[in-house]
Amino acid sequence: MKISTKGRYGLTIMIELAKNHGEGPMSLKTIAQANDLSEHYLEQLIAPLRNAGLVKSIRGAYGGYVLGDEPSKITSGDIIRVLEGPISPVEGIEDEEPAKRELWIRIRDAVKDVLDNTTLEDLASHTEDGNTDAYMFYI
Amino acid sequence: MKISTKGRYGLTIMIELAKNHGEGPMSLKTIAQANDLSEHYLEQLIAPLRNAGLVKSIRGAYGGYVLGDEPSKITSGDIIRVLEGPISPVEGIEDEEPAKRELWIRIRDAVKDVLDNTTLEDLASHTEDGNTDAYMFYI
DNA sequence: CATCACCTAATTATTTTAGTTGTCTTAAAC
DNA sequence: GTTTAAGACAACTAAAATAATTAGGTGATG
Repeated sequence: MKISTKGRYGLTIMIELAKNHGEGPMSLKTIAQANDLSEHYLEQLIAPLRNAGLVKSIRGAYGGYVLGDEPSKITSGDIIRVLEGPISPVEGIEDEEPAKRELWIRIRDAVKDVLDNTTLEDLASHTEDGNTDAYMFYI
Repeated sequence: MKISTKGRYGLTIMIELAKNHGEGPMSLKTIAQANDLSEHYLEQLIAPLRNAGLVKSIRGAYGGYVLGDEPSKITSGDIIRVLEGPISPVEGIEDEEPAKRELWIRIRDAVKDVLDNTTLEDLASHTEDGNTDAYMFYI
């Protein structure tokens, strides 16, 4: 029941781009260094994001990546689905017997609801310093 | 974002025991054959369930396993937590930066809510034939 | 006292994860 | 017009997790 580094690092990339939105392209090198991640590994992750239109690439010197759309239009579900595959706790949910299928569907829909209703705009705003109030309730 | 065979088969065992509740012990052999699973593998899964008190074992001829409590008192969360570990989309949720932490917590709480509010009684009742209505809405 | 069932531990095959290595292409800047 | 920063593409690999398999017990009931 874990999300792998694909989804986690992919989200990191997209949050960085969201924070930089409107200020020109941002290179993977910058993002990799700021987050202490392998640039080559991030390249593998950004390829499917580019194919899905979630980011646009600008080649050449001083190039980099920009978001494919407004931060408010891109959800965490868009990103996770591209990098982790379908949001379902089991493969082939239809093949399961009714009792278990019912549970998997409830889980899938609960997660889907969170992912599809959390935008990059929501997430990027959580990084700006002091407003720790928002998540104080949860811990 | 998947649940492994541990959690899935563990749930299968528990649902079978729930359906058999009040009718004496049920052997792993019976459960394994009915679900076309390896008996030896199920033995590995039922050990932690027994240690957690979710099932009781009755040794000897015509022995087997019975639920450790009423089906209405055992939740899918009890079972999944024992076999899959803590319900959290990432390890070390506290170490994540605020933006992502917020998302992981929302997911965790959503899944937790489903798992802790779905009892074996709920699940076992879904196997009895025709009432496909309940999950018709979802597919 | 044989059977049937539970108990424990070691080993193995497969898959997934998390990268690494290397080469090539593009395009802006100088 | 060539340097150089940056993306594109492909193949390979080490380590860990997953999913079993195999083997050899122990205990209680009929």
